[in-house]
Amino acid sequence: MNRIESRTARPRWERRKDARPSELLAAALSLFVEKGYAGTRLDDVAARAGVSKGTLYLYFDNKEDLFKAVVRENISRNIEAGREEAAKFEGHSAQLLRYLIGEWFSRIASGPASGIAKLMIAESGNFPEIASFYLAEVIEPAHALMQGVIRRGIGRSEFRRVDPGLFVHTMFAPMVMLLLWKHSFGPCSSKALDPKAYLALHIENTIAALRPEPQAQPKTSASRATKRRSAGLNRAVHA
Amino acid sequence: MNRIESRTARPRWERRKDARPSELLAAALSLFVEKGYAGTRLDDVAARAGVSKGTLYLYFDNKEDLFKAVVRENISRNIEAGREEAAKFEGHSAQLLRYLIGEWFSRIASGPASGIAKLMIAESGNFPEIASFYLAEVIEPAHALMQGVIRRGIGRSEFRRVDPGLFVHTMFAPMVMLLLWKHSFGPCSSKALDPKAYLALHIENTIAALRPEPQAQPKTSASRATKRRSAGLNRAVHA
Amino acid sequence: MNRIESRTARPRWERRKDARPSELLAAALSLFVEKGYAGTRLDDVAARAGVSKGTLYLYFDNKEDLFKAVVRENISRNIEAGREEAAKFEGHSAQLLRYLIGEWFSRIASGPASGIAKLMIAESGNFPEIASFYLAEVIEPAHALMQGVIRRGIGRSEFRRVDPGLFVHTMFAPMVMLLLWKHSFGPCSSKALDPKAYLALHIENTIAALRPEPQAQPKTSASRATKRRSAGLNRAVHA
Amino acid sequence: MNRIESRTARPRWERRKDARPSELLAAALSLFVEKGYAGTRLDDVAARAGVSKGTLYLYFDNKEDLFKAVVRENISRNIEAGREEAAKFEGHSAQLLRYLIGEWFSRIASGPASGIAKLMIAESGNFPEIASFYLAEVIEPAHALMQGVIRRGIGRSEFRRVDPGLFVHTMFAPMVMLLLWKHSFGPCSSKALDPKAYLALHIENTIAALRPEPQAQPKTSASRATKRRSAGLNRAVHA
DNA sequence: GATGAATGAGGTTTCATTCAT
DNA sequence: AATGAATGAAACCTCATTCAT
Repeated sequence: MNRIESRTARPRWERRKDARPSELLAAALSLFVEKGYAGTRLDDVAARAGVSKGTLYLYFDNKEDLFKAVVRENISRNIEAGREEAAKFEGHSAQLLRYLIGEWFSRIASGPASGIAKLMIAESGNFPEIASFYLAEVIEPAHALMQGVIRRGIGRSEFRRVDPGLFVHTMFAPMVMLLLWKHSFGPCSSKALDPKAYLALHIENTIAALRPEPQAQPKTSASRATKRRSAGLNRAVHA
Repeated sequence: MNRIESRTARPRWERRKDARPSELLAAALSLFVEKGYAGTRLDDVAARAGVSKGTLYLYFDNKEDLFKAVVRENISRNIEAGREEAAKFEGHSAQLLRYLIGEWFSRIASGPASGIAKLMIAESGNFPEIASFYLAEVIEPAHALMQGVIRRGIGRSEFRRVDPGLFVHTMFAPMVMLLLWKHSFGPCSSKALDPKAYLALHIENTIAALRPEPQAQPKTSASRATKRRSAGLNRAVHA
Repeated sequence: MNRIESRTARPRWERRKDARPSELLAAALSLFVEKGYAGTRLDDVAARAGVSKGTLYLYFDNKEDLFKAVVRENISRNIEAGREEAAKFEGHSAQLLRYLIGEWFSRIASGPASGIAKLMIAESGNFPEIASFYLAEVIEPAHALMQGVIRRGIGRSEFRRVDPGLFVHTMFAPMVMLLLWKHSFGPCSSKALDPKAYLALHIENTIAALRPEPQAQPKTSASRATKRRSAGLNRAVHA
Repeated sequence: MNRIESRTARPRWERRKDARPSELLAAALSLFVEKGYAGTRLDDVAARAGVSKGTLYLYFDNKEDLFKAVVRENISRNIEAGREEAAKFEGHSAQLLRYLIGEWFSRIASGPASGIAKLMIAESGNFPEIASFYLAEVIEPAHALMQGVIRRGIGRSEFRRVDPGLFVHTMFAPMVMLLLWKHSFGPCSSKALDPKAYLALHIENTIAALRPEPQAQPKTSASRATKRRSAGLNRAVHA
């Protein structure tokens, strides 16, 4: 709806100076991710980009404008691509899921944009509008895409019945945490976390959790437990 | 006794040297979580605690000292309690897992300490020593505890064989993300995320992912997929 | 003149609270001397005196009041005594001079008041009124006393004719410098300065400089040189 | 040339990166001398130099760095010049002494560096390292130079035998006091002290004190008195 | 277009001073 | 009389922003 509109009407977050030097944005991204918005000095951004401080102001009105540009620049434009490929996909939904996570990993998680997640989480309190923008432009489309896959799997009886909204949340969590870990405790930790093994396990877990229930379930069946838990999570175990 | 008295006959300002620090720490925690370290002004911390700016310096040497105290104060000391209860537990490992997550939810995720995770992730780059400290004092013990539970389940043939280190990582991710969401996009999002339903689904998924493999596995077996994936995650689907 | 008046009319710098605890004044003196006025914290004064900070305000209105009290307290009250003894003295003026310097040494230079000179010189710019007060109450009476001795010596032909005002200036300088050295570079210097030997040499020099000219003087006579020098000090040597 | 031009056609603000530091140091010197280190506000330094507060920090890391630079900048580098001229000098040692004091007066005592002495004495307690540095770089070389002159005079039988170390101390005292007086009580005093007359008298006194003893000495001979005095300075007169 | 010296608002921090106890 | 927690003005210092070159 208004996404089409916003593309014709030149939204206010896409201002003049189309030729934003990518060195500036890259330097700003890495510093924002490293130190946070307030902790990043424009001096350092300029230095890391190899220009003078004043040059920044040729391309960005101010620090906040730079910040918004960094977020905009690093917003995944290929969710749409994912949606199209998902629409054309014909195989088993588990395979589609694998494919999409693999694409996410190679296009986002491996590159510099991987830090955006940490940045947005850290600064959401200070920039609610940008957080809302990111939510609307990135998170919700990504969730919608994945929910579609889940629904497809359920519809084709490849997955068991789950709440797609909730399930996608739990499914994205380890992926996002991989990004966060990389930019937070990862560098501090002595035990390296192998991203590919981690993701592979996550995919395996996810598919296991989606596997249609065979026939009869034992008494501690997860699906029944879920209902109980929702009713009183923290007292359930005493029951 | 005189606590009732002091509550009725309250003087213009009340001298409470012993109560001050925790009030200050609570105010500081909420602001640090909200705005980040650099974005938090000591003026605001003091105001939120209802004291003047100078009072902060009666209890903390400087902003960094306050920050460290906030982290230290909110470091969960009850991981040890969890370990002890886990050692005594006699039932099914899935039940133990449910119990521990339930305790985590009621003791940590529901309270103000839930913001510490976001804080640590956001500021790890600015305070590597504190990040290391947190890693050693919180994350690693928590992982060790949960790895013990996984090993217990495997040993008792209640869980299938998984890499406990990796598995615990994927298992904690949705829990941590719940905290992060609460303090980042949650307030922006129109669709509320029900923490209990979310956690219940996560528990269910986790237990499903740990369920021992019945007998024979189909060709798309998860365990075999893992190996393939590690070798070439992002091209796997094209194979 | 007005000095008599100021003693009857209770001058404004001698206010209430006669029982100024000497520990406070002693602590304040030592810290003012050590760190200067602005560099001295009332916390430290109180701590050195072994009382709480608030106690200071029972005896002094504020920091400046404390400072004034310190100066007042340490103003030598025995210049008058010196004047009286000088008036009664009957021997050689050189002997009188020796006696007075000896008294100065034992009464002032050896005790804690020795730091006042440094304090007054350092803070004269910040407290011109106190500097003027000190000038009028200490420096000028001391100079007047010594000028009297010089005049007595000249009158009795025990000393050669010199400008008493100027001469007393040059005569006091090494004495004051002894105090300053003690509280400045002395503690830093590896080569200790023996105050008694120093003063003894100074007395000797002074008396030598005052010795009446015997009969004829060589061409480089000091008295003729003086006149020349006054006319053009810094070019004299090229003549 | 363009200095005239720049004085007539002055732009709103003039870019002079190379001139700034010395202007700032001059402003800082005068204020430090006037008010002491702690009493000097960087705002005032900036204002006196005609720049903004922040500009100071383009050239000096902090207040202490500025202070050190002020001291370093004003450390007389021409003691070496004095030493060389003294080595070449061929006349009477008294004449050499006159010459050196004359040079000191014109090069140091007359200029703004005259305030450094007061500054160092006042702040030695707060900056022991700088005091030691000043002692080693200024005071000791100056004393060594003058001791050389004294020894030369003694060696050539132009001066009587004195302890050069002690004598130089007493000799410098009136010179330093001249600087101190100029920056402390001088401005308060109604009776102006004529520096040239004062110094001329000091030179005269010094040379008189160094004059070789003719033949026989009277009983009150200064050299014998010295010994007595050292033994018991303050009781000497009663003997 | 690019620079970097200069600025000054705004933050952290200190410390003289107050006041209920 | 004595205390010491609390205050807030004022200092130091930072850094986003401007602007003459």
